[in-house]
Amino acid sequence: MEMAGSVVDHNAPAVGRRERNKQEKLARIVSAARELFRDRGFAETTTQQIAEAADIGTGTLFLYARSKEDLLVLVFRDEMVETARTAFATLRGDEPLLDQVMQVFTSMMDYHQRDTDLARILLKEIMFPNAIGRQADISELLDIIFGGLADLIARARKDGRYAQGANPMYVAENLFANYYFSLLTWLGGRVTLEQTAHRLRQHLAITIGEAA
Amino acid sequence: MEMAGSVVDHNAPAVGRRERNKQEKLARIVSAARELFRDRGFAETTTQQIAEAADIGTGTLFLYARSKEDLLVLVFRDEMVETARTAFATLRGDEPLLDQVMQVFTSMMDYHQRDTDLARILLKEIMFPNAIGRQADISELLDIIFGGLADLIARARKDGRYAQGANPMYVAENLFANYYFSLLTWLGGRVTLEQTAHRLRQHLAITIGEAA
DNA sequence: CTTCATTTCTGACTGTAGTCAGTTTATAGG
DNA sequence: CCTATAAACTGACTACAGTCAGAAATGAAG
Repeated sequence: MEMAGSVVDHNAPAVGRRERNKQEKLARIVSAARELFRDRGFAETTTQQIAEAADIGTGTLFLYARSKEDLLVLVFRDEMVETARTAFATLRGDEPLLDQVMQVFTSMMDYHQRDTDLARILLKEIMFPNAIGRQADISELLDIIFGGLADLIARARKDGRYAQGANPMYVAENLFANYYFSLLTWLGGRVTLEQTAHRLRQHLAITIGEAA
Repeated sequence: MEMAGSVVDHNAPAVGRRERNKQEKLARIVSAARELFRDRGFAETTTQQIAEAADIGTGTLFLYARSKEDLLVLVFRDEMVETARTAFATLRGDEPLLDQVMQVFTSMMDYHQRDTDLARILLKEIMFPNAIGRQADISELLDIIFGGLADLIARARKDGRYAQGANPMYVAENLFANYYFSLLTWLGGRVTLEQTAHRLRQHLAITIGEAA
């Protein structure tokens, strides 16, 4: 017998076999779903296939995600959060506000570029959670984006790189609204990513109040 | 025998029994679906019930709408078009641009206020048509809104009520993006219509570049 | 009227998301 | 160890959107 047990107990005292099993199952589910969604697409993947790949019963899947759509969000939420964080973190501090905001948004669009079909459904579900109550939680992602934008705005104003006097949070929301709208038209087909990015810049310039 | 036939032939020469039957069926479908959706809600209404109420076979329904969601759009599209038209038509010409735009958007939100559950699904489907190709056609509605807004902007600029120099179409899109985002947060729950309208005004003011 | 081709309709059928009554597994108390 | 309670799991089942092979209706041509 080794002493590892007591160390583990100290780090996570309330975690028994039950909790560990749940975490492992969740990991298997997310992993299986990610692979299948990426490989075959959302509509073409059945919840049965996911359950089988994760080696659980059909019903068990819905203890971890309320619906197939929730599952999609569950799978890609963390990647999106990471993308947003990185986008803000890699920003230089002294550029024009418009350039900074565009860098953030294009980073996030580049991420979605990988699989626009999944992005489409993901974006739909993120903003229209079908269960009005609890859902795969998205608030973290929105907090990062709104907070990050508001922060950029506040700092730009301090540095004299932005002259408008409006509430930074309102400006952040306005910018995001334009970003989201651009995503819609992009993922709706018809226009390329480059066209979308160019047009988004025009929109953001209007909000920020400077030349594009 | 009366001469009515020739008159009808002049007004609609290519319309035979076949076309008339189709129009009547479509009317019955839309009418039945509207009543059921309003009465019981979208999720609680089955396509079987709609088909039965419209006195057609199950399969026939999907010759007129590709999906249940398409049917919802088909049913309420005309009302929304009418709401948008009226909103623009009843505007006075000499008010500040911000007030005019707010009047248009609040009119449309008042319409959705009647049934926010339907509005939720409707808004989702309008911007995320699930068939990438053809769908219940929404372009008329968007044309009215974008065209109307761009027109307001151009006229306000002519009258000296709006000083910014940006492309009116881009400004119109920016305003609409903010309106759509407001709808999302409103229909997502948590906030009242009044709160949403107030916040929307702040957002629009930033875009237009004037005090709220 | 009688073909014949074309359009429209139909409902039995299929595939799948999501449920739930019953079962298994984990934990706590003795 | 044993027992009791609760939590987690399961897969047969249900309900429903959407399909499709065949039937019916329409119109055209003779």
